[in-house]
Amino acid sequence: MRDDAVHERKVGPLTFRLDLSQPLYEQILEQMRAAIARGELPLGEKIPSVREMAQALRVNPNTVSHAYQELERDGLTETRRGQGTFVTAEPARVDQFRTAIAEQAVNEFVDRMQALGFGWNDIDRLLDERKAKGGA
Amino acid sequence: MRDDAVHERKVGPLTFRLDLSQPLYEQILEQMRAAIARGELPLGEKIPSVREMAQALRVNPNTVSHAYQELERDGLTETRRGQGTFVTAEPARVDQFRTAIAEQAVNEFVDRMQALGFGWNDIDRLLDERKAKGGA
DNA sequence: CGTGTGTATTATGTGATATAATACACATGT
DNA sequence: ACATGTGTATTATATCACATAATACACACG
Repeated sequence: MRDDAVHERKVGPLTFRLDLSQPLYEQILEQMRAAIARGELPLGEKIPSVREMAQALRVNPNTVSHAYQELERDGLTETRRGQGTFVTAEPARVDQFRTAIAEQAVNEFVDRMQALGFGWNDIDRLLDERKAKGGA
Repeated sequence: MRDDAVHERKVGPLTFRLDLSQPLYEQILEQMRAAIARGELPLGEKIPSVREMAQALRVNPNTVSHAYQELERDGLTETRRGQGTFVTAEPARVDQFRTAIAEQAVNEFVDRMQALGFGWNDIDRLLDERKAKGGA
């Protein structure tokens, strides 16, 4: 288990977990994507400003901006100069995005397991074990 | 889909896929781990020498050495000066290692899916879809 | 006009990664 | 003894991604 000084910080309705095992902007990006995918940030919602987010996360504004620009490239948000960044992806689009991410996660997971020599039976078994232990 | 010039090179019985999306030594390390986990390199087997591997993969010997040292830290191999690097982990130990990696993969996968708001039903469904499409 | 937006620019610093060129320590076979 | 093949260590260099800092700019709104 890697701990590496995990920082948990809240900004508005969101909670971010940051550590040093990955680029900061990627962690912010991924957690923003997940928040939108979950529907936690609905259509039209204004997400925290770059400077506000930067201050809350104790991070440089440039770093937050980097993440936000990737969000826009994803087609999830839209930027309006002088106003802020808003979620503009419609629910159907968001769900499509969410599914795409999920399928990629599935593929990476299955490929990884098969590289270790596990078949479907083993995968199902290990998942059941996790199901028995873990939450949700 | 990321292509990024994937190089596939063979060395002895093994085949390596290298690209530039990750550190080279990590890719070598992970694929060596998988080969051992699969039982493709049995107990006592001498793995290719640092220089041989470096030449085959078109990579600096230091890079290969880095990967090999991590393998030894994993307790999978043992180094004998003047002789080479050998697989010294017994089958039971290898299997324990394989399971540990697999469980970590499962945990990361499940956590990621749950972060996207998917429950067990969704996970099972997406896995079934992949099962229908993909190989093995 | 003042304030709050996102963005751009320039500079600096750090760390991981990879390469190159050598040299060393050790085992083995001849 | 020697040559050869092992892993390893050292030193140097180079590159790149990442993050920060300090400013400045363009725009919207009240």
